Amino acid sequence: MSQKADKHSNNGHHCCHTDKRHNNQSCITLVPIFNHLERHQMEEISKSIKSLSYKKGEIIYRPGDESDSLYIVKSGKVKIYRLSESGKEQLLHILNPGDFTGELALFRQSVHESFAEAMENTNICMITRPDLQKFLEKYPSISIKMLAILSERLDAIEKQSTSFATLSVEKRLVDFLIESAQNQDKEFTLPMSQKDLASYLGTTPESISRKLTALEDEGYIRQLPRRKIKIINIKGLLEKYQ
Amino acid sequence: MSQKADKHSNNGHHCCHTDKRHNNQSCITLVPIFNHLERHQMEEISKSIKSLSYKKGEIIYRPGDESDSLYIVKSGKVKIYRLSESGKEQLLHILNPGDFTGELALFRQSVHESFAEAMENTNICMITRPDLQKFLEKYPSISIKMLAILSERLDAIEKQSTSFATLSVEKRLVDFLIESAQNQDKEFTLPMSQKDLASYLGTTPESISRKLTALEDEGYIRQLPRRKIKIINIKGLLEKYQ
DNA sequence: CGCTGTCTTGAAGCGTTTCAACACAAGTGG
DNA sequence: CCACTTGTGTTGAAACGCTTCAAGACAGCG
Repeated sequence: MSQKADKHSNNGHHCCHTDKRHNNQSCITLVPIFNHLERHQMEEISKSIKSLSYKKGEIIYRPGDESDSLYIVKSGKVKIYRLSESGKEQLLHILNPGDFTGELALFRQSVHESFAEAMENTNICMITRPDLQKFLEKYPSISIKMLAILSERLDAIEKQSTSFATLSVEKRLVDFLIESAQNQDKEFTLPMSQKDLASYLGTTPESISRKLTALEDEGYIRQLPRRKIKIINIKGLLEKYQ
Repeated sequence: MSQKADKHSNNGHHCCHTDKRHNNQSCITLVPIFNHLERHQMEEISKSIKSLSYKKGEIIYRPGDESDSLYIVKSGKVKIYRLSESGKEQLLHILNPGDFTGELALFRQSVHESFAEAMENTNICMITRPDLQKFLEKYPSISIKMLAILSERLDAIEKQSTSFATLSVEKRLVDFLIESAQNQDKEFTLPMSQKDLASYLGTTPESISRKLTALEDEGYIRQLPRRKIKIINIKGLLEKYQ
């Protein structure tokens, strides 16, 4: 907890450097909420976008920070997590290039409620609340795109919430493995440390470790070096839990 | 489980009756996503709205149902819940007049993933996907209103998800009581049965009952007839869990 | 290479669930 | 209006799954 406490307490400001030299247009074409627009519209929006970069481990924002911008991940990886009142950390989701965060504060309030931390060196595009609102009014299709994405995210987190509320740790882990395996191949790399995975699945690193070795002993998976996991018997896994 | 199974299995169709006699305009003025519009715009939208009514216990939609409409609650109460793979039910939220549901299917897909059930006699306004999309494009402010609401909902469920993942049943219950008490007075009525509350908080009715009597024994609350609860010592509750 | 953080494993303890039985309240039909 | 039925809430005892703490192995990074 000690070094965590240091990280989570707000000492000093974001230690990122603005980076105006980046080509903003190349950023915007990556972004689902903008990339359907005409070229000249994208160029117009690009002018309002600021580009920032963060080193691994840097905090992009923390609870209580004033929030007046939408953040879009251009490259790298960002984890969004909350600290519960009891001090336990829960990983909510991981942003990959093209994903955005900060939408809440654009409409309702002006402080963040979670942490955003760069998991590796990361480039972020930022657009301020007034600018974005201007574009939302000017180009309704952006709102509609955002609505679609938020709806989907809502659906995903409702699912996650249900699984926390009703499923055992083992089942949640198996679900996660199966989902990860489908996106990639039957052999895949865990997208995060077991510590983070534990936080994501609402459990402890010890439990994750135990369950993984149990699944290996039962012949369902094999753990390989460098966080690689190979699923040997998907059918068995699916059957084991209906 | 037996009578539940009957309810959840799809036997026959929605047994609601359309009710064109209702004044749609009075409905639309209740709805946050529309009520900022000009009168003539609301009247225009009203023409695309269909009004339905459901009796207590009727299912409005169930997983797998094709979804191509936004549902807005005009009067009554609707509970949205999911069934986990293990068959356990989890209550996601309760819709009160003015709240809406079904947004996901408007953008992404065409089947529902959860149940919507009328908790009492309920009137619903429906607007179909093509109609709503037409209005979203015509009146961008509707999208922006919806974005605001979805952002808020996203925030709320992220919070809920975190609390499932990190807090004890007791703490979740206390949080719920404190929140309920603030909206209303220190004396308030549980907005649902203990069974539903258990499902909402991701636990069992037995645990809820035990925790409530424990809190009563410790002098924090008093349980009164008809699901009324009086909080005697909020300060103590808040201190007990920081 | 050595340090630091991650992963593993064991043993003990705890909170919650489960099952079962009963009390109670609400709603229904005779 | 009472008896009956059905669903909701209560309580106890046992069992279970998970966390916690502690200690050691291992891997990655400066």
